Formats: sequence, C-alpha cells, structure tokens
Amino acid sequence: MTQDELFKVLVAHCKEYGFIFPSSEIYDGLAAVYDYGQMGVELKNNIKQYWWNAMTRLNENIVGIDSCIFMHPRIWEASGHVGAFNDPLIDNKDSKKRYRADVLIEDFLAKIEEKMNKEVEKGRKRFGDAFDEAQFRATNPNVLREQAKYDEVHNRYKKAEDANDLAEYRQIIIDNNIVCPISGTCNWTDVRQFNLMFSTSMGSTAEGANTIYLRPETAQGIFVNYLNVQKTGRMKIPFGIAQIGKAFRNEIVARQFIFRMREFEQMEMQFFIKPGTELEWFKKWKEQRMKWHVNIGMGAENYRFHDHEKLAHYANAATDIEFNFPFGFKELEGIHSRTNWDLGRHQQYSGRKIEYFDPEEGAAYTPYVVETSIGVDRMVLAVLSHSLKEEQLENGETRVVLSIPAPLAPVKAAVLPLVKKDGLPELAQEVMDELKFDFNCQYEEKDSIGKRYRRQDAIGTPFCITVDHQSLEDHCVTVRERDTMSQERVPIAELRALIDKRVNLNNLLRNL
RNA sequence: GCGGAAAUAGCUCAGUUGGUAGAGCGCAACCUUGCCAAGGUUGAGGUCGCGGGUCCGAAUCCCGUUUUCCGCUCCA
Repeated sequence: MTQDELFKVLVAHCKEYGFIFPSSEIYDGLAAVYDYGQMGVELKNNIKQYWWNAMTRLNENIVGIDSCIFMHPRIWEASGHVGAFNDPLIDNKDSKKRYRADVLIEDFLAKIEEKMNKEVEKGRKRFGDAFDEAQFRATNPNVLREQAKYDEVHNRYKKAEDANDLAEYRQIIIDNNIVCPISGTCNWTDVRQFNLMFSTSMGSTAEGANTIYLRPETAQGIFVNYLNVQKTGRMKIPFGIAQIGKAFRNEIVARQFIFRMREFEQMEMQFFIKPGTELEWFKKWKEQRMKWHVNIGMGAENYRFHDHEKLAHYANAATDIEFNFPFGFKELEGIHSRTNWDLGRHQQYSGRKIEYFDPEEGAAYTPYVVETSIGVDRMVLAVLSHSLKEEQLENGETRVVLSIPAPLAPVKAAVLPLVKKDGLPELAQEVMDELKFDFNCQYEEKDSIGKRYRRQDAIGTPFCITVDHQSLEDHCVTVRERDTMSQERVPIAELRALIDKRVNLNNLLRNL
C-alpha cells in the first residue's frame, strides 16, 4: 500500500469504526469540519489526559485554567491578529497565482520611484557639481510625468485603504495595467478579503452589538489571566499555565482530514520566566516535549525537530516537533520563545501593569514566555495513522489491527462469552462488573469468537477476555492480547491488576 | 480560491445505444456451531449527492450546485 492509499484507508476506517465522521454528513457535510465518534472521543480524551497530567501533576509550578472562546475584541488587536489576519487577496486567472492586492500596488509604486530616481541620477551625471536635485525634480518633464502618476496612484491607494474599498484596489490594478509577474497578463479576479478569524456578534440588538471573534488560539486566554493566576495562586517565577480548548481559523484551504480543520483543539502551556533565561528554558521545554511524545511508544525515529529560521514577530526562537504522518513529516507541536511581546502588548492595550516583582532581584519586570502548543486533533491523527496496520497471518488471511498504545486505547478490554448460553453470559457479566469501574470495557456475545476478536482488533482493544465452560468450574478466563494474538489463562480475581499494569496512564507518566 | 477527477444500500462496487434498482460483504431476528472474519432460514435498508433542463421516459444526456480526492495557492 502506498502512503496515499494508506491515508484513504485510514479515513475510511475512522468512519467505519466510529472514530471520526464528516460533520453534518446527512446534509452533505461541511468542508473541513469533522466530528469525533464513540471511539474517537475516548482516544482524544486519553490523549488530553496524558498531556494535562504530564503538565499539571508532574510540575508543581504548572497549573491549569479554562478560559472562554469569547474574549474582548481588543485582545485580538493587542495580539496582532486583527492586523495580521486580514489580507486583501487577488488571483491572476492565467497563472493561477494569488497575490496580496496591496502588495501589488505598493510594488508598482516602488517601481515608479525607481524610475524617477534613475532620471535624477542621469541628471546628476549630466550637470555634475551644478546639479540641484529639487530644481531638477520640479522641472524635468520625465520626472514630472512619473511623479504625477505616482501621486495619482498613491492617493487613490490611500483612499481605498482607508475606506477598505476592495473594488477600488482592483480598479487601480487594472487602470495601471499592473500585470502578474508570472503570466504577464492583467486578467485578475475580484479582490477578496480573507479574514482568518471567525466572527459573530454579541448583544441582542443590531445597533448595540459588538463584533466578537472566535479565538484563533487559546494562548491569549492564558496571557490575559496571567495576573489572576499569579496572584491568587501565589505563583513564583518560573511558573506555567496550561489550557486545553477549542480554537478557530477560517483557513483558505483546509484539507488533509483532521490535520487542518477550521475548528480544532489546542493544548497550550505558557511558561513565565525571568528575562534573559528564555533560551535556557526554550531548550529545556524542547527536550521535555520530545520526551513526552517519544514516551508514547510510537518510535523515536518518527519525530524530529524543525527549527524556524524565519521567526514570527513575537518570537526570538521557535521550533516544531514534526511527526512522520502518511503525507510526510508535518508539524505536530510548536515550541516558541515569545519574549515579553504578548504581556507587553496587553499591558499597553489594557493600561494595566502586568509585571512580576522578583524578590531575588528586588525589582519588577514583565516576564518572558516560552510556549508549548500542540494540536489535539493532530495527535489523534498521529496515533491513528501510526497504529493502523494490515497484517498477513500465518494461515494466509489478513487482519486489520489498530495497535494503539494501550494507555491511549478507547476500549481497554472486551468481555466475550464463548457461547451465549449455558450460563456463560451471566459469568461474563460478573467479569464486566468487576472491571467496568476501572476500565472502559465492551461486552459482546454476538457472532463467532474469531469475528469478535477481529472487531476488537479494528478498534484497538488491547485485551479480549473470553469466558468458556471451564471458567464456570475454575473461575479462570482466557486473556487474548491484541498485538501478539497470544492467549493466557488467568484467574478472574487477577484480571484487574493484569490489565491495569498495561493500560494505566500513570505508568506512562511515571516514565517521564 | 483556481484546474482536474469522483459521488448508486452501512461498506466495496456493477448497472449495455436512455426503458420499473443489482451483487458481495455488513446489519437485525431465529436455528445450528464454538478460541481467531463458520453454515442455514427470514428480514430491514436506495426518491442513484442536491436543484434545474432535454425527452413519451433520465442513475445514464446537458447546465448549475454541494461534498470529497489530486495538483496549485494560502497558512500571523
């Protein structure tokens, strides 16, 4: 199977076994939105729990919060999202290339300037020491012509910019015959505004309503609660705040299944530190986060760092942890040294002093921040794509198995009476009652035992517990292991401890 | 967003030059069996993605649209 085919099989498998469904499917679906089904939600919850406990329980100086999706609109001005997420875009119909309309016009203006400067240089050569640049610019017909053109375009552009007049942008481009550098044609689409933030309105009457954005990242909810948490929790630097929650981005193209969705879930942790120590902490969290990933047991070779060379406006160091997805190594988690940019901006925009008084320094400062940010949905996809296998068995048959790391598996054990008579279902129910408080278990009595094993393989259940006639006498059951298909006879009384050893998330945490 | 391809039962697909909708698997009930996808009987399930048009008649031809996949493009 090629990687491409494998990915298709994965998407189909996810739907068939209740992991992930296309949203609103009976209405033809909604592009790039997916729902988690009965299996998917369990897997996702386990991943979140592994992260949450690793952050908040293993680190005494990290606490969690849960902030709202709705936040004050000014937050997104402070964070830079309102400015940076709004671009007027235009497509050339011949080359199929997309450009920012404002950049096209600005490039055009820059070219006119360049022309004028060339004329001026020509004049300077001609007149030598006697050259008067201001005089030359005011009288030379070539320069005057270009200057008039420049002024006209510049005025129109600034007016259009102020009025946010997208049609005028396009008209300027057409009127000045600004062509696509690739195709050389002036065959343009309309200018469209792409706002990467979703918006809605708050307030019940139209005139009193405010535009509210659905948060494009959860991080800002942490920044704006920095003072609350630091003071009420009596937190001392260095300390961290963790959060899991939904975020929304109106991606122009959202594809690749749950890898890039318009509504997605993030697990973010902002670690507040003393200025000057950020690169040290950046390094520490890089190591910590990689350890967390590799500890899941999907192979260290499937992860790698990708250090950013081009840094975002807020960062002074950044790296991605990439995972080997079916479509190549792609970002799974980002680790950024965000300096004091965010807290500084909120201080500026809110007018509130956001500082930390450091008793050791005897001085106050705005803390620096190292952020770890991971996509829950990408984690789910990483686990599923790595786990799905089609195995060739010795008897020539194939089996489809999801070898999900046991602590993350949606269902931990299936309890199966060999036949649904002779009192076996009753005993199997007793086994269920013994296990169901500790583990998510499934009870199944339909179909042959082999078929039931295969069904459990397909959803990644690590253990199948079969109750047979002999169990009625010796109170032992057969435990069949998913990956090896090996069987073992175990007393019912020992089941709980045996399963717990393999599926308990705490065992993963202990290795960190 | 642009270009190409696709859409028929839960899944995988067939469906002839336009003439009343099919198979396998799966699902449900019962019988038989009992440790790696068993057999039998019975049954449920589709206005052929959606909306128009052509035609006596459309799953089939034409137009539009939605969704998915592939390529480009975008991703603070």
